[in-house]
Amino acid sequence: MATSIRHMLKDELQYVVRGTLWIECEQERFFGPGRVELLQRIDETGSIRKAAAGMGMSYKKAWAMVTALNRQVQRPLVVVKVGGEKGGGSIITDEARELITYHSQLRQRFLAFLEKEANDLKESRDLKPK
Amino acid sequence: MATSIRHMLKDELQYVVRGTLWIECEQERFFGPGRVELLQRIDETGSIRKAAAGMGMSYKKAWAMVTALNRQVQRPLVVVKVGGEKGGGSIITDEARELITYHSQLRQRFLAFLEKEANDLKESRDLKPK
DNA sequence: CATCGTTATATTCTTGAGAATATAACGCTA
DNA sequence: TAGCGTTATATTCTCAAGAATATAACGATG
Repeated sequence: MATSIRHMLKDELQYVVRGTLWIECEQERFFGPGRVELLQRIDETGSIRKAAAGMGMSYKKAWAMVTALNRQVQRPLVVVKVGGEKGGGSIITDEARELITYHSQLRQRFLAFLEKEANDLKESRDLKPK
Repeated sequence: MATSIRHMLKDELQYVVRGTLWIECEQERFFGPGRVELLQRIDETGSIRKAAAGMGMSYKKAWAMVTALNRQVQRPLVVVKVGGEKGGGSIITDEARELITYHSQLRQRFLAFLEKEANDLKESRDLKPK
């Protein structure tokens, strides 16, 4: 039988189980919430610069993310065009879209996990033994 | 049917799903891996100072953690003694021990979740739809 | 060939978190 | 009452991550 800690918490305060989740590639960050948002914004705006600005991120950091992402997979997730019409721009590939979908589903499962834990905590139910 | 992203990953690299998890109280950190270790070390050494030093943490930060912890629950988790024999010292309460146990079990469940996700990723199995 | 807005990269500037330091209070012991 | 090692707290110092800034390359377009 698992431990309940409900009795030591303050009734007037709210406790919640939180967490974050990402995919690592060779000990370094590969894909997490920040990169999802960046890819989505590149998709919407067609520009790394606009995407970065839109989420209050420096261009430098966004660029570093893009190069890291492309380095960590077989085929590029972001295709970049320097110069030309409108000065250039960037688009995301179908594989980037797949990755976003995958992450969204993973996140769903994780949120369900967190929600269950927070609920068990609040309800002071006993959890099944490990 | 869930999305598989295995085909876009590099065969020679290793990908793994990672994450971290904590309990929040009123939008601020309440309990996570760092505080577990601090409590355990206080338990072992009988001293906040020694506990902090042992984990390469400044006394100031450790002290902040202790006061925050005690503020966030009904009854103190760390009982502090100023002056006296050996200058004083600190012990953790039974409730602190319960909290550590609870967190350890929570962590077990989380690790199982991560392991399953990493495995599904690697094996390229299709995951059950949300 | 000048213009444009982007990508690409280097360099300087800020700032805030945490380390380091300093100092006092405390209470038992001898 | 002097000494000890701890708790308790304030202040200064350090440093690195990221912001800000600057500048050049790029390539289509008119």
